[in-house]
Amino acid sequence: MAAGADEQPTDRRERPNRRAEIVQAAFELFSERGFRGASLGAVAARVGLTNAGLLHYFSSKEELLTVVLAERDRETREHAERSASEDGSLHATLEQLRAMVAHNAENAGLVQVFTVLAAESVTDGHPAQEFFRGRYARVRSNLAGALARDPDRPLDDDASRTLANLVIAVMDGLQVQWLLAPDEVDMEAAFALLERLLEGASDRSA
Amino acid sequence: MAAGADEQPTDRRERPNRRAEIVQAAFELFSERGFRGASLGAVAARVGLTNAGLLHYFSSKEELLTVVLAERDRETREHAERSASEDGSLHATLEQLRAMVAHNAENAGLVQVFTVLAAESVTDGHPAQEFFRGRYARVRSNLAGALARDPDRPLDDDASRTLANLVIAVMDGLQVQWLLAPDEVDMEAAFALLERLLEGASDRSA
DNA sequence: GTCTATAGTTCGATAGAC
DNA sequence: GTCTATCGAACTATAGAC
Repeated sequence: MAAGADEQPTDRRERPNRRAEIVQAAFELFSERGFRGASLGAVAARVGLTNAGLLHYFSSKEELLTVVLAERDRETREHAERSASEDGSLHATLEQLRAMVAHNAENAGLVQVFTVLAAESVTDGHPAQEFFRGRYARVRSNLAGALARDPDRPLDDDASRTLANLVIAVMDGLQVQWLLAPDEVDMEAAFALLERLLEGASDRSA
Repeated sequence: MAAGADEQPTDRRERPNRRAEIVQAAFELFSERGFRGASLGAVAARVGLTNAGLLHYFSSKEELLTVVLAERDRETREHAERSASEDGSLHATLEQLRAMVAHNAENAGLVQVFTVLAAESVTDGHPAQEFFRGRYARVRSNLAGALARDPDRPLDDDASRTLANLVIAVMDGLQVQWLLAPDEVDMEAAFALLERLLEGASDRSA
């Protein structure tokens, strides 16, 4: 489930440019306008194609969304899951997450596409609903597992799950505030405050 | 700014039903589908009107959104700002917020309309963008003020603002997770964990 | 591989009858 | 106060020429 997922044989390399360009443009437009707010024609125009020209590469708008999400999710996963799995101290896990927060603070487009689409996905019949359900389930489970394995401060399952939900909520919630008011919200500072609270708590009994 | 805001003279009572019904239906549909995903016709149908019939009461879809947001914001504010302002201890403020979290956990529609529209509002040219910017600015400022005034543990401006951003982020971030997986996310439990972390920290030096 | 043309919807909003 | 009718625009997707 977490192993390599390069399914396509080799024809990816035959015409790599167009598909990649389209996915990049779709990423940008879904970020700027959401899925329902971005039109296929706008994506096509951004890569110098017509509506019909784009549909030569992707059979529907929904398929394009699927590819965009899978692509960006893969990159994010490589950037995060790799390291967070093995070295299981609470401190190390939080430091890795803080690095991700810092990285996000320099990539507004990436933050926005996930923030906008995740919230949009809770609406009726949204095509990304299963994607985000699965994504959160996976992230929650991974983080809870890492927290439970902390050698300095083992947590039972329930506590580690609650803590994982809390940490994820902080990251997501900061993003909305930051996207609306980047000058008033310092995501990394707020996350660092959470870290201090958690490491302070682990020094004590509770 | 917080005082009574009943501007309309008396003609509100002449035809109260229709407008209120429409606002209620619009609230539901914006919650279920977002602003861009919900059509005027769908709102109209829900109250037994046609598209044109609805536009007799609201001159545009955007005006309808404005009214829905103002109405719900007023209710939320009455439920929250009233109490959070005076009794300034950290503990009391957090307890009030936790009560709000518990209240939200029983009102999925209310949570969803704000979660979906807030995220949607970060997209280009969204009509609710200024509303949410203002709303967050106000909530941040109120909460930071309350935290700074805590008699047991005064915070400087910077620390109280960062803490306010963190607390708000927790509430918002939990909502997205909860809307997608209500059985796996206990918003009140996660918020209570944050409370324990904060009150633990206030016992120590930091 | 990309286009034009267009089918088939859906939408927001207006005009005007009743 | 609510309707029918309709306009004009935008949208997804298909068919078929080049």
